Order: sequence, then C-alpha cells, then structure tokens
Amino acid sequence: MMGRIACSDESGLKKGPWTPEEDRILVDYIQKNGHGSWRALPKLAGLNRCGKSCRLRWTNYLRPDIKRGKFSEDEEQLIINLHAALGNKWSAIAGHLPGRTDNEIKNFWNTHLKKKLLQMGLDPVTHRPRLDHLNLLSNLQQLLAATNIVSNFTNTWDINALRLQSDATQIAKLQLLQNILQVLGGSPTSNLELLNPFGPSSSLPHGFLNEVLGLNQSKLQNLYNGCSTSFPSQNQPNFQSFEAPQPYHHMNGASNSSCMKSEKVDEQLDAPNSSSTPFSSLPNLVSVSPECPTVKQMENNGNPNESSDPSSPSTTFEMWGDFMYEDVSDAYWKDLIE
DNA sequence: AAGCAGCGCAACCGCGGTTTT
DNA sequence: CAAAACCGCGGTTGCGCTGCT
Repeated sequence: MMGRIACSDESGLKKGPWTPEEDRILVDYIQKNGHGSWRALPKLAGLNRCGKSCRLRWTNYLRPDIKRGKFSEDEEQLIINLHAALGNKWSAIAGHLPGRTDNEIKNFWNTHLKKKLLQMGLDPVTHRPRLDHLNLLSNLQQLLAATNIVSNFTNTWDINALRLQSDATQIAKLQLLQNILQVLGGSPTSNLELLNPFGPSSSLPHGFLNEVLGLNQSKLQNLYNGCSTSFPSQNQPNFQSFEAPQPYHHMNGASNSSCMKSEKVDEQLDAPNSSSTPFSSLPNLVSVSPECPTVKQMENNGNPNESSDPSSPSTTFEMWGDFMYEDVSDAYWKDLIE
C-alpha cells in the first residue's frame, strides 16, 4: 500500500516493553477520552509511542476486562475445538472466550496445545492423526506380515528356527504395541519399560489391539511378562485420548436426535463450564450423553450395525477415523460457530 | 557459581481489508 | 474512483525467567 508509514520507521518513537508510567498515562487517557483515533492518541496523551503500539498494549494488556491467569480445562478444550473448525483465526476464537485476547490464545496454542496434540498423535494443523504415526503402524504391520510369509517357508526348519521366527513376531508385535501406546498415551519412550496397559482400571481398547495384533489381553499380558519388563501402574496410558469429537448429526442421522443441536451450541460455547458440554475435559472430546454413545461405548456394547452392515468399520482405527475425522465434523463446528 | 538451553510471553512487523478524503 | 489513512489480524521475534549440567 502506498504512503503507509510503518510504525518502526517513525524516528524517535519508543519501542519495546512498556513502563508502568507509560501504562498509567495510556490508561488515564483512554478512561477519560476513549481511544478515538489510535494514530492521534499518543500525541494527545503525551506518549512517545506509535498508535499501533498503544492499541496493542491496550487491547492485549491494559483493557480492564481482560482475564489473566491460566487457561481452564474448559477453555483449553474450547480452543482446541474452535481451532479444529476455524484454523488460526485467533480473533474469531478469542470471540468465544470472554476476557481472553487473540494474542494470548495464539501464544497458548503455540506453546502448549500444539505440543499436546502432537503428543496425542494428532496433527495440530489438521487435527487428524499424524501421517508419520500411521506410516509407522503400516510399516510394523508389514513387518508382521513379513514374519508370516517367512513362516510359510519354514515347514522344514528345525525347532530353533521356529523359535527364532516366533521371537521376531513377538518383537514386531511388541514394537507395534509400544508405538500404539505412545500414540495413545502421549508419553514418548524409547524402550519397553513404558506403560502398563493391564492395570486394574485399564481401559485398553481391546478390540483394536486384538485386531491389529491378533492377541487377546491375557496373551498380551503373558507377552509382557515374558519380557521381564516392569510397567508402573501410575504410567497407564490415557486411552480417553483415543476418543473422538462426535459428529452428532452424523452418528444419529436425523434431526430428531436428542444430542446437542446446532442452535444450542452457542450456549454451550458461551458456557463452557457446563458439565454436560463436550468440552469438559481434554482429551475427552465426546459427549457423555447416553443418547450419543461414544466410540468406546459402542465398542464395549457391540456395534449394532456390525453384523448387518458389511461397510461398517472393522477396526477401532477405522471407527475412529469415521467418527472423528469426517469432514462433516469440521462443517459441524463451523456451523455452530457461525 | 557459571554457562547453557528451553520455555513463555509481550511486543513488533508486515500485510490485507475497510474507511475516509 | 483512486489514493491515503487507518485498523486489525496472524506470524514472528527477542527478552527474561527457570531449570539443568
């Protein structure tokens, strides 16, 4: 744009951190006169700053309605959900969090939430599973397949060769399991002493592991026991993180669903403290409403469509993908925000 | 105790969109 | 209608703090 004079080009104007005295002058002036033209404000108020700097200081720090301090879990969840729908539209996201500034939310996202999603194995840009993790799973599955192929050629091998092959299979399975647990548990580890999926309160997605590994839980337990490794129970993976945001209208189809409807969503967004909202805690992104069964519930109770619908997802990963990452989910959030 | 690395956050920069002249 | 002025947004930077070696 022609003729624009950058703030930084205006000679003699102060930059950098604001002093308490400057803050006082700015607050006093705005309280008495309003900010009016930001460009004119510094001269009128007697500040040696550019208008832009004043505006920034006021909107991000000095404004009286700014909420300071840590983000609550509800706010955190809300930001994640809004970001999934809106992307890096920080001001739009901030519009749903009273007292929070876009800058604050942006910083919080970049320093905390992005990492959190990465640890959950999700791409912070797309909110979908990270491709590198999926490739890892794919590679390991190929490794498993390879060991099965090898077994077809070992009919005449002696017992030691068979043991070797069996060990290789077990190692491959353990590697696969370990990577799954890392993805799910968000605890990057480099060896097998990482997570105990078999604690008394474990919510291990049995069906998924069964299908991927071809093992049941007792076999897995034996597998782990046989490795002489310890699994401190306090390090159990949080498999809640495996659950997905629920595209209610997708799962329930018709609008007669008693699940959250879009016209109610603004209330939900504006009242994130409501315990019935899907934002109650991270990473539990699904409704707890009985009318809206979660992926886990469906898995535990058995998918009613499973026997009759041949196109129904055959693995938890597929279910996860279907429920969490359909484009309709993004559209749903966009709808409810707009 | 000193040096270093990582982190968090306030502030800056540059651009696009809107309003004013 | 075009140019200039202004505003607001998103990305980036740099500084201070903290914890580790």
